[in-house]
Amino acid sequence: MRIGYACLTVGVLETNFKSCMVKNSNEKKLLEIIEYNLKSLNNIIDYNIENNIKLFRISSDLIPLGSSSVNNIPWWEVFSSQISSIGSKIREADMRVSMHPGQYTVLNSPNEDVVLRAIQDLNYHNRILDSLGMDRKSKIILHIGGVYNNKEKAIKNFISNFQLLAQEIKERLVIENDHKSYNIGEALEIGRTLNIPVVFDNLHNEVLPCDISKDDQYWIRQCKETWEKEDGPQKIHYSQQDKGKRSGAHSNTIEIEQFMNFVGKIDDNIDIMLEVKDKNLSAVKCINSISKSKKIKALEVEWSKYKYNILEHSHLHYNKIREILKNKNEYPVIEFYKLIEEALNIEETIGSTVNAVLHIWGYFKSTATEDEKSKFIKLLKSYEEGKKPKDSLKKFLGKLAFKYEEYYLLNSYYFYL
DNA sequence: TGGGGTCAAGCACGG
DNA sequence: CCGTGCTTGACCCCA
Repeated sequence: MRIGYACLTVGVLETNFKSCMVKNSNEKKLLEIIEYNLKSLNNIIDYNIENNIKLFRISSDLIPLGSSSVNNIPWWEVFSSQISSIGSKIREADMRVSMHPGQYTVLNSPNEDVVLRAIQDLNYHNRILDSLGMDRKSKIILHIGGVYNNKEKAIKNFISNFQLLAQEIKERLVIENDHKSYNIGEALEIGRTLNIPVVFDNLHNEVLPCDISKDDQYWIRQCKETWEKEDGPQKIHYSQQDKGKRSGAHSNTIEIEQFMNFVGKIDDNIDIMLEVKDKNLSAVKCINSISKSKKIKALEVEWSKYKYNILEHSHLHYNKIREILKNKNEYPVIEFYKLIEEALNIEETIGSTVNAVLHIWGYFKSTATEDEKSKFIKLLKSYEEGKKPKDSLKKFLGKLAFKYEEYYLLNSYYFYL
């Protein structure tokens, strides 16, 4: 079982992507952004390897305006050495990468131009995976598209337009149920017809069920049959509902107890792509939680990254977690993450925020310049008086962390959660 | 016509 | 000049 996350990281340095608007684009700018983004991807892959993350979705924004004719740079040739070196790392690590065009890539549209652009977009995605040297187990996951007042016809359109794709793209393509138009039963029907795999998305199925008498495990078993040996292990998407938001909205983090309950009921030979706001943080959480061999060291590393966030929310939880990490022979992973989740759900107070801020300030108070000291005191005072938001204080500290190269802080989640 | 989804770019403001 | 906060872009379907 591999567990992974999509596209972006939280709290990992130099892994962001740049983009550019059509009206400002030129060759020089595009080349700069491509080079920058490839470096970021390289750093993400390094991070994944260090953290034993073996499943990852590559962002469609890797190449700016990648499927548009505005960008006619043969980037796969210009940057072939950078790309193939990233590809080698991925293969050596036995990492599985995939891609997922968004809701605007619509293969079954009655509008010919839209279909043409969808094909171009799929070519673009395929080119990335190809130039990385990935085999057909690296999938491109696509939604089925629109309904156009006639679902039967729309499905037929999807099936016939699929035939317009190049063979290697047909071999990579995977379809997924969505939360608006096509439920898992319909996705399965199309998948069986075209003989392509189907990804089951649990939250989409919750929002747009096919048959409420069937549980997730049933649909996962059904989808399993669409995955052939050459496609690699079955993949599913897993996410949890953000309770404060509209139905279908992804939660900030994967609640570990709910996840363990889910994972306990499914086959071990399944790859799970998490769709969640805190990205790699939840991936690491889930990987640590299903690990059978992990040592407490893994939790200590996690603790070093979370601790100032926990302090910011709840001193009580801060102490509790320190307590459960004392016994070096145990591995209280679920309890650990439950306490983290609980603490982060507690609304921070001005007092608890200031407490954490002062801990962070401790890194700088002897080295900061007089200017920085007075600015800090001023900022802290206006925060306490409710005149400035917490973020401006944290941003200021973040800049100091950069300037004074406090990597312990920069690699923690304090500035990102 | 605007919502839906997402992030970073771009812009307009304030000090 | 800086930092902050709001709007726009890129994409298409659907009510």
